[in-house]
Formats: sequence, C-alpha cells, structure tokens
Amino acid sequence: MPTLSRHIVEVAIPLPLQGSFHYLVPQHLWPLVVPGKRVLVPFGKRKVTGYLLGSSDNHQNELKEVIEILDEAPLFNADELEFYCWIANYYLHPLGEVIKMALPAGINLVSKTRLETDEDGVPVVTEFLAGGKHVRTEKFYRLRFDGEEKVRGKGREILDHLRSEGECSASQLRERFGSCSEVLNRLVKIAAVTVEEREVYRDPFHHESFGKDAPLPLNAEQEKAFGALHAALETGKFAPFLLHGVTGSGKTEVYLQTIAATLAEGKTALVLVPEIALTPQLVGRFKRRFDCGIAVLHSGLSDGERYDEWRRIRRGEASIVIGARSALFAPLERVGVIVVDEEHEASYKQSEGVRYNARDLALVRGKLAGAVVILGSATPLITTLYAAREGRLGYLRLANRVRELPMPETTLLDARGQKGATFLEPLVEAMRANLEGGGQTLLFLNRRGFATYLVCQDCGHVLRCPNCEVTLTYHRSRGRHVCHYCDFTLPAPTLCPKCQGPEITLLGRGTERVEEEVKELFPEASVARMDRDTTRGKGGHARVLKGVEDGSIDILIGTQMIAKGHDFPGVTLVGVVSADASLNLPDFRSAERTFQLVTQVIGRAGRGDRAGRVLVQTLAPEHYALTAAVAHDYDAFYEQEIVYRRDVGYPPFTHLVALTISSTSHTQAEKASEDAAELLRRIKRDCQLRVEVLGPVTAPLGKVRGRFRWQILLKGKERMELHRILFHFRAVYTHPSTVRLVADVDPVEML
DNA sequence: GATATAAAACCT
DNA sequence: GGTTTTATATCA
Repeated sequence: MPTLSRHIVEVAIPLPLQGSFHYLVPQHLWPLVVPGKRVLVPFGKRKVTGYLLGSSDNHQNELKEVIEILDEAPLFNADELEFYCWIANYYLHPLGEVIKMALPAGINLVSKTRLETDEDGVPVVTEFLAGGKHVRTEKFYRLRFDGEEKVRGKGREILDHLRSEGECSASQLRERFGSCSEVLNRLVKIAAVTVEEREVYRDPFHHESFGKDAPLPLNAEQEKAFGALHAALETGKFAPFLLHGVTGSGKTEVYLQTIAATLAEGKTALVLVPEIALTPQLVGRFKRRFDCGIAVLHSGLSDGERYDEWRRIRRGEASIVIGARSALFAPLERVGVIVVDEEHEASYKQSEGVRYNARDLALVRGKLAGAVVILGSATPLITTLYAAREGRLGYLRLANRVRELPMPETTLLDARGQKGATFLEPLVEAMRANLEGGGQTLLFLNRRGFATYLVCQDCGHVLRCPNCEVTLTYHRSRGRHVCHYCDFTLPAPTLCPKCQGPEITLLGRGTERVEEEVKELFPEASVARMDRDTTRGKGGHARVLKGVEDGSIDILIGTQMIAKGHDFPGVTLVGVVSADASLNLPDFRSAERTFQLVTQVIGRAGRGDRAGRVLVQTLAPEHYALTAAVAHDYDAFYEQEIVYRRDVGYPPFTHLVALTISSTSHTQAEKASEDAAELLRRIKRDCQLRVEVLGPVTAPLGKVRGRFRWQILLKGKERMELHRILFHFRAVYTHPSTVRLVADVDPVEML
C-alpha cells in the first residue's frame, strides 16, 4: 500500500482547451480512483464532468478537489485511451473532447443555472446539475402466493395472468391491464407477488424478428478474396485490404463469411456503413446470418437507445457492431475484423466538432488492435487504389457480377449549343417511352433548390450570402433564397436589392425546378422528388423509397442521395440531368467524385430482370471521368486521374493538411492565423522540410455560427514531413484561448 | 464552453 | 451617466 500524503489525478476536460488538468482526491475516494472513470470536478465557477486519465506524482501549486467519482466501472481501458490520444494528436483536438465524442452522448453531468424566485418573490440564481443519462430499470413481477381469495377485480386478473405467463414487466402489465400500479403495490404489500427491479435495454429492433439463412456458395473470385482474408485473420496481425468489387459482385457475402471466420476464432467484428438509415436490409442480412448479439449504432437512435447499445457491447453481449462513422468507437474487445463498406463515401468524414475520418481511423484502430481491415468499394478512392498498387494494402478484386446481369446501355448526350434546355430530345423521348412501357425513371441532379442564383439585368448584381460569399439558391417552396453553406436565408426580393431595378432573373437549375418541368412535360405521370429538403426528419427517406419500391412513383428526381444505398428493381431508365454541376466544383476531387457518382447512378438502372438504360447530359462529353464511367472502365479513369493528380500535385502524390483557425473575434482570428503561418514557415526553414505553407487565406465560408475562420493549407510530398511540422508547431505555438485550431487531414495511407 | 471583467459603442 | 454589445482572459 502506498503511503501517500495526497493523491493527485490527471483529468481530461471535454472543453476546447489545450492540455489536461490536475485535482486532489479526498481520502475517502482513493480506493475508487481508476483511469477511465468519469469524475465531477470544479472548473472555474462551474462543475463539469471530466475523465480520469491516471494518477500523477506531485504537483506543486494549490489544487482543487475532485467532488465525486461518477462511475463504478471505467468507461474506457488503456487501449482505448491510446486510440483517443492518437486521434487528439493527429487532428490537433483536445483529448477531453475526443473522449466525450467517443463515448455515448448525454451521459455527462454539467452544472447549469436556473433563475428562480424565493419566498419573497426575489429572483435568485440556483445552480443544478443537468444531463447524465441513466440506466433504465424496470420492475418485474412474479407470482408468489396464489391462495389469496380476497383479491378480486383487476388484482385477480393480474394474478391469473402472472400464473399463466410467468414473470411480467410493469410495462407489459400496463399494456394489458391499463394503469395498475396501485393494484400492484397492494399485491406486493400482501405478499401475493414479488417484485424485482432490473436493468433493461431500449432495443430499437425488439419488435422485429428475423429468420435464418445459410452462407451462399462463393464464386472463384469471392473464394480467392475470402481465402486471402482468412489467411490474414489467422496471423492475428494488422492487415489492411482493398476489396474492389463492382456493384452486385457479392462484396457483402465476402464480409459475412470473413466475419463468420472471425467469430469462430473468438474475436469480434466491426462493420461501418456510410449511412445506416439507408441500409436496413443490410442489418437484416446480418441478423439472419448470425446467432450472436448484433448491436446497431446510428444517428437515428435516441441517446438512451444508443447508450443501451453501447452498454451491451461493453459487456460483451454483442460480437458484431454495425453502424455509421461513430460506430468506430464502439467498445468492442478483441476486434478481429473491421469492414468499411463504400470506403470512398464522403460521409465517413465528420466535419464538425472533433474532425475525423472514420475510414482513416478504421485503419488506425485496426493497427492498434492487430485486426484485418477491409475497405470495400466499387469505386474506391484514388488514394486507396494507389496505395494498393504500391503494395501498402492487399488488393482483392471482384470484377464480375454474381448473377450475369448485363450492364445497362449508357450514352453521353452533348448539351453544348442547346441553349440551356433542361432536357435534350433523346432524354425526353426515352422518358416518354419508358413511361409508356410502365418502367420507372430516376432523374439525377446534384443540386437542390429551384435556381442557383439571382442576377439583376440592370446592374448585374448577384445575390450572395453575407457570410459565405457563395450565391444564394432560390427555394421556391419556401419563397426564400438560401445559402447552402451556412443556411442563411432571405425572403425572395421583387426588386434588385442594390439598384431597385425590377428586372431580376433566376438562373441555374436545381431539383425543385426539374421536378416542375417534368410535371409539365408529363402531367399524367406520378412524380416525386428526393433531396435534403423533402426528406427532413425521421423516416423521410423511407417514405419516398417505399413509393419507388411499390411502383406508385413513375419518375423520381433527386440529388446524390438517390444514387446510394437502395436497390430499385423497377427502374429501367436513369437520366443525369447535368453531370457538370459536380464536375465543375472548385475541388481537386471533382473528377473523382463525378466518376463515382455517375458509376453509382449507372448501377441503379436495370437491376431487375429488365435491361436498363442510362442517359447522361453534359457540356463536357469528352471528359475522361464521364467517358470512362459510361464505358464502365475503371482502369481508364484511374490512369488519367493519376496523371492529372501528378501534374497538379495533389494526393496521392502529395499529402494535405488544412489547419482551420477560428475565433469569435475577427482580429484575433486574423492575427492568430498570420502568426501560425509565420511560425510554420520558420519551422519549415529550420527543419529543412519540403512542405508548402499556403495561407493564411480566408476560408470560403467567412463566418460560420458566429466564428471567423481562416485556413492554412500544408502540402508536402512526404507524410512524415507533415507530421514533423505539425509536431513542432504544436510544441511551440501558443495561441490566445479564444482561438481554436483543428486539422483536417486527407486520407491516411501511412499504414 | 461558460463566466468574469474590461473596453468600446450606443442611448437620450 | 447609464446601458448594451464586443473583446479578451481564465479555468487545475
């Protein structure tokens, strides 16, 4: 036993603050100190929940005391803490916030104040503790003694019910007998029933039951991929793979069998999907295949449900976890395999709060855990494919569809010289023929709203967002102009806001306008639109998707969201209204994104028994992203994109880090970003790094939620050089506390 | 992020 | 002179 005169602990605080904090532990709490538990500590004038990192040897100054230790058992272990620290370092984010983000939301206590009035009506500020999701418990009743003849009425019915059914929960009884707590209390009092209070889980799937199915036979390609994965699994070492399989090539079956092999080894599996709300059928497939516990984590769950799923995982009651990006932090032990499905999806990137990319961190977690990591995609990132070619990832190819489905007939339509018509003749004809033939049509346009900008014919003034400098998109349904960056809105003006001229024109097309034009062209057709505006709220997707599935919708117009996740067997025609919207984005990945999008859209056509047709309208019909996509030729696209990336000096030939510096004060943000840029240049010179420091530049979005943001772009040929500059920078850069700094890092292939 | 204090801007 | 808004500093 150590004979300490005092016990000091190191605590991470979930606030945007650099460094950790130290507290004294009162003697009666000494035995309860375990790293990974939460503690309630005084912080300034408030009390906050912090995370115990460990004990610390003597620390000279006066310290405050820990108020309370909040957990009986630690919430994270040493391995998990190592992972959190890695993330905090890599993304330059405070450790406390990383831990908070990794743990289920809503469990922390925070002190708040409330204005009340005392007996004399004088207002007083009272402090109270809020938050702290708790374990849900429920009372379970069981028949104890049935000889009570005195019991009649509802009490009698309940006793009879308990005799036939055995144990029942309070909610089950309430469902059957209405409110009966008084009756139950009396039954307990006369000892006719026993009551026991137990923890229960809020299970999002408790109503559904799942049948069972058996593994499918693998074809030669799948067998080869599975063989490689199985062999890697048995070594028990970190092994990353790219599973490059065209739509319908049976990637999921490879995942399932690899996971089965993992479970057989006594290990667990983590499956990440871009947006689980869109893929309920995937969950069903897992539930039918496996008998073990399966936990599902996604944004649709309430905090309580999520906490319950988290606890199930922590207790080892689930061996498979399926979820969106945040599921990467599931407290699974003995992880044997991590699957990142559709690894190219941008939704793996979290761009608010703690910035991270779950696709990248899957590799990191896999490395720390010694697991097999499978990045699966029909259209992998250029960086992933390049890493595979360089031998840093195992490359598994599934080039053929499982059932020999023909690829849809795909045509590029040259829209040049067509005076901005929404639909070219061949597309209109194809839509008409498809409608008459009873087929469904998908129309794809990567732009929501009605018109993309408003311009004055007299003075040329264009309506822009006062915060972001981007043009405001007109949304007819709301009668307002909306900024798609920051959601700033403005009622639609009737006169030019600058010169008061009456000649204002709406230009550029969004899905809202396409929908209107389709309705005019085909008044007899049933037309629906699916984008972020029409699918707000819970179940918004499901409603539209159901309409397509049951055939009640003839023509569906939508943004990229219609290209993902769901299979539409009845769709025989797909029209891309304009491939240029995504091709011309000011982003070095625009060609890659367009190729992926068009390839995905093509995959939506003719998956049933009928052959499908795809028409792509564009002003750039010879662009390699489009010609390769319509020819289903990944290699052609890949070769040209690699050449382009090499010429312009972007990933995978360089690595990028965007440092965002923000503050509520414009002057501070500006000054801090200048200081930071200057410091970075000095480090670069002193350490002789071949890193480009670009900036400070105003971010395209000037002010976001009250904060002014500036950016510094770091570009380097060697990943390690970027790490060195960041490391030095963190060590010496002291910024005012109102300034925040985060790093946005491009896909990791350091492994 | 919340809070306290200081400085600047605004009010009549 | 008084009140509101904005900037800055601190938290163990």
